[in-house]
Amino acid sequence: MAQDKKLVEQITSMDVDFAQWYTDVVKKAELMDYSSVKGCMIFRPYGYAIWENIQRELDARFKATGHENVYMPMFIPESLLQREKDHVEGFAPECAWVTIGGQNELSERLCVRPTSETLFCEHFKNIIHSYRDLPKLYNQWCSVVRWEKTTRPFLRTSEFLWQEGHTMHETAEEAKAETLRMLKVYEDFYFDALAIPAITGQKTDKEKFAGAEQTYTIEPMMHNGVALQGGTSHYFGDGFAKAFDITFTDRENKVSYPHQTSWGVSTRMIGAIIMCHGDDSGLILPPKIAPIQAVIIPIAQHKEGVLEKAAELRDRLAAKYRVKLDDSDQSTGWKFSQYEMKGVPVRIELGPRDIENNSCVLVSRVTREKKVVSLDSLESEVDAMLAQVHDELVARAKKNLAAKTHTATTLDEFIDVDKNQGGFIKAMWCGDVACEDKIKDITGGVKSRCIPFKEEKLSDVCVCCGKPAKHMVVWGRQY
RNA sequence: CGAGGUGUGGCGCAAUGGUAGCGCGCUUGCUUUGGGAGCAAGAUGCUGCAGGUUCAAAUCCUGUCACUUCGACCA
Repeated sequence: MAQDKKLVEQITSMDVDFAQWYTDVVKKAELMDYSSVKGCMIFRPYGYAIWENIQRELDARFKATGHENVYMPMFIPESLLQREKDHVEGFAPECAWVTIGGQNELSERLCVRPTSETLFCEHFKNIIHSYRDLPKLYNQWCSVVRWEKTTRPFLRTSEFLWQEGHTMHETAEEAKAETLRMLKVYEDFYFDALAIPAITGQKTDKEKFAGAEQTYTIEPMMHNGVALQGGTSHYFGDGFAKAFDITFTDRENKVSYPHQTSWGVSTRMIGAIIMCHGDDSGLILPPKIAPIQAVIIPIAQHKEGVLEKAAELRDRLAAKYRVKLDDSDQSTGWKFSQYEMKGVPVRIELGPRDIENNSCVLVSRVTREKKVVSLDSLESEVDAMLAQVHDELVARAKKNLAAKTHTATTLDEFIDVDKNQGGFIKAMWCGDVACEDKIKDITGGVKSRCIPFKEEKLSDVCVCCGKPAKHMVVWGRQY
């Protein structure tokens, strides 16, 4: 116990204050730093490396589904932003504007992109003329700016890094299929790469994207039961196409409007990783995106042969893993704690005793279990432990999701569950936005997360108004 | 955007009108090294910023900026 206490002295316990725990972890793991620009953060090397790994994994999945990367300008002329009415109403309140270029006031002010639908549309108008030009499957990696009033590292910042996919299709069916396909790509990525199980489904009209006909979402749950909108995929129909006058000649030689989608995930995912997997000792990174998958800690490194052997191990493992040898003169205990805070999945201890026995010690970040293994079978043992860490993270997250998902059939029950248990609440809904407003009002913040793809019939009537229910909705509080 | 709180070395804090200090961290050296090591010697401050009151301001007053808590807002 005394030992445990020592380990965590720099990180606030998540049970004591989850928000403070989050901030502590983000700082101690050296993911980011604050900058002098309000609401903007600095990605430090370790934090940026996580993003690079996420990018590489996701980008491969986008390419595998036929998408190409492009890059659009970061400025949007005001007149362009205003073409689509719902869209501009949704984003105008949080736009940053450039009004001066060099020494002169601009004749038209430029919005720093909060999202790039309008820019893509302007371009699509120029390049889409025939059904032969479709589909257009584009993606862009960039940063966007939204002037948020309350910011938190990774979860909500004024500028954030993301990818935005923008596609154009001949038919509504094809576009709808694309919308769902990309949500599935996100879902698989969350599960396979981030070890995060999540609920997927459709947003209600109240919560959907400004200008979209339908918005689909992936909603992972954080360790404390709070939801995070983890990614969205939108079906636009031909609304933007009409607003931007994008037409093509179809197979029947008629002028048609193409059907459009967009989809995005952001560096907010890093926040999800932290809050889904972390513990009181700090971060725990899923092996597939961990910048360091295994760290080698030499024991008694001043003794002859230790560092040489450790370097040999590093070179050997580097062929297969992202591996680091810490041969700094920090104490051994300090190193142990340091890499636990940084969430390195596997620690490899190598000391004089091990070298004598042709072995080393593997330690799992999740369980802290120590395992003495022969150097002859090191790769297979590391493989096994990395896989084990991934599986344990998935199992833990699944368990948490199940344990913190509740049902309610009456409003009183709903309020009681929210107040005393928190987490996700499954409840029936009549389809009326008035009930969403009322629930948000009465609970002080609970909103519909989504209408899940996997609906259940909990009762015949809306949990709020008692009128016939149309859907089951997953409700919850969010970051 | 509304109400509260906080700004002092890199970080955490002390100093309630009278010469700015402590812990951690940092630097150097030696001893250590299987769970955040020990000893010794060092370095680091226009007290967030701008005004004002006073013989004298980290301290009191005004403004401003930033951070933070709770609300509102947040595809």
